[in-house]
Amino acid sequence: KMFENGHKRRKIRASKIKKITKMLLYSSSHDKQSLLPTTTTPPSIISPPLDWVSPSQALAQLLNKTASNEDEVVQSSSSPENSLTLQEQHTAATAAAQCFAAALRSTMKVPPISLTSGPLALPFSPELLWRYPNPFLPQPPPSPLEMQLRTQLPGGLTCDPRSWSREDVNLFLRYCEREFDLEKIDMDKFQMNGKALCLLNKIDLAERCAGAGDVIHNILQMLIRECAVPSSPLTPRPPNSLINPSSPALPLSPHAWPLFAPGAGSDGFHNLSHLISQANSVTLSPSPSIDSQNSSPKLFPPMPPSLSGGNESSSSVSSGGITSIHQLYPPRSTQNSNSIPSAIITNSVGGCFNNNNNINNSNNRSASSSHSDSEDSDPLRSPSRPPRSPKESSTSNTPSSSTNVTSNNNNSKNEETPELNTNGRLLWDFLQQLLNDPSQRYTSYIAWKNKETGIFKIVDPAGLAKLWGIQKNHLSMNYDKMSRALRYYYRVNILRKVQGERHCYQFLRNPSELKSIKNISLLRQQMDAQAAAHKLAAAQQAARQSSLASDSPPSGSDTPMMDDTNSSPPLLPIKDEDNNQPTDLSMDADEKAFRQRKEKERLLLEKHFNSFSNNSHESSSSSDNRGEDVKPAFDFRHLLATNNSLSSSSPSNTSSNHHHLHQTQLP
DNA sequence: AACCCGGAAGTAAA
DNA sequence: GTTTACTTCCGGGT
Repeated sequence: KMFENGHKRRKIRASKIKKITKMLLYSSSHDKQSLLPTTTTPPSIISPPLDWVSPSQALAQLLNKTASNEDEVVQSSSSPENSLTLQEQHTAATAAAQCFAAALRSTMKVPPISLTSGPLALPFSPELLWRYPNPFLPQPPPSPLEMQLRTQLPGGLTCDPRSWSREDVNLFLRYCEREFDLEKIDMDKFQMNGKALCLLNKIDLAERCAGAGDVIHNILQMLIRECAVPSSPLTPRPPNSLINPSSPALPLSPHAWPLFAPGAGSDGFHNLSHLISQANSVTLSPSPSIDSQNSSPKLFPPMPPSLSGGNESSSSVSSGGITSIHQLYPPRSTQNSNSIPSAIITNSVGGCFNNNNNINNSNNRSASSSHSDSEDSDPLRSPSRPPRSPKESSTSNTPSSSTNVTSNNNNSKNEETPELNTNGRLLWDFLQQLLNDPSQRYTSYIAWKNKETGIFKIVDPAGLAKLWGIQKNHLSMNYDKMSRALRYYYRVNILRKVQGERHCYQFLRNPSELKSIKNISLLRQQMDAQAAAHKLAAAQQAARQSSLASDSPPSGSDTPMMDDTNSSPPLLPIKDEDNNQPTDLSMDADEKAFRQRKEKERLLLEKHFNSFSNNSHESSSSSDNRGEDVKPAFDFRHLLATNNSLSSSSPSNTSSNHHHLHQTQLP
């Protein structure tokens, strides 16, 4: 394709060279004897049509060219400034050759690329690496949850469950019951000592206590494993130390850890997710989380965001993670040390764990847990919560953690709720979380301009993009790429551009809606189909009119109506209200009609979702929206919980919202 | 120069 | 193997 377009693109760019290199490497590694077409002469790059015999030969020729007849290589470049310098080309080619040679030597599919002899200059702190599975790290630090468990066991209980007496077992079960909001456990069925308890498998436990067996089993496994691990929980090895001693490790309190833990599974580290059992296993917290963002802030009232920074203690572990990111993208606006922009990043899921997490801080914990129950459960999970140490969560992911103490328990229903919980894995969710950070730590990256209407501004495009890149582990992310992703949201009406204002976008759907849309692409397909139909209709209409034109002046057609539905422009709230029209500057009648149509559909869809989800309750946003009131109600309050918790954020509201979500999911 | 737009192709996960 | 939700590139417009 590139070659085909050669006539159009005359500039030899670094990216092209890269592509070619990639292509060559790919073909070589696949060793398919694939021969590049000898017939088609690539117009550029390698000027004299070299006979592409095999990738290796081609490369060899390329090298020869660059070395001997460099002029030809650059030949087609019309704008020197955009083209590679001879030196660069040569370097690139040489590098490619090295890779290639390496690939040939070893049958490796992925040739080791070592272009530079020295250490690679990473654009980010090496500490970041520790967020991702690193084969070089001897062993991941123990999961926070485990540590918590270990340290939080009711007094008298030794860490090895196998050594517990019958009373100890009772004590432990009671503890679990309380701590994880498990269903009532019938102690009569557990008249045994620790050893016996440990011998029970999941099924056995489930038989004895339906709702909690899973959780108990996981906890036990965790404890057992913990016992096997000599290392002191309190001083988990800071990952960074392993990697980059130079980086200043921020002191972190072990407490920080917990918050994330389980979350690990979630997003930020999808890579690790496999370590965690999926759905079923997942959450410690009472309910499976439904949606990420929801507020849960209240849950963690006690822990001020700052905590990470503040508390120090030994465990640098968590800090390690945090710090790194933090260092990279310190929340400027915010004051506190809390590092963590990443919080969002990772956290999410963590929510589930929250309860546990908090364990450390008993204070908090109690609050949280209790409260969790009261609410529909969701709260906990809410990712939003403690932004604290996102990374930590990652860390947590240690396999062990995976144990997942599942907690489905609470609600049996949820069981394995498929993760609706995107936890920041999806861009819109990520943005929402940053925007709704209870402590407003990311306002220097992104902030609401008008929360009610969903309009926000990206204050620091580059910084935000970097955060997003970290979140997705695409370290080369930049605003250009991220904004492309945002643009994809236009067509599904999740976002739209606020015209005329740089870096300003508007959410067209509130979070709960988004959450309830299980599959965006489905939505897109619908919209596309409808759009196509409309377009067709519009075209027909236009044709009709044109035919009529002779008789009567065109005119009125500005807003062509569709056949099936009389579009009533007024339907579109958003449109009316603002001046910010959907991005398009130039819209002809057709397009206008089309847009209106689309909007209308959007509304219908919303309605649909709403009705789908709310059984009855007055539900917040959606119902509001419906009102004639023009503005769509973007109610993100539930996401904010913490902040306002004091004042306005009506808990009830929040809870209802959760409820609502919950129901939605069930079906 | 920095955005913004959207097509096209690629990709890691699910 | 397919789908999803981007990611990466890019030419073109504002």
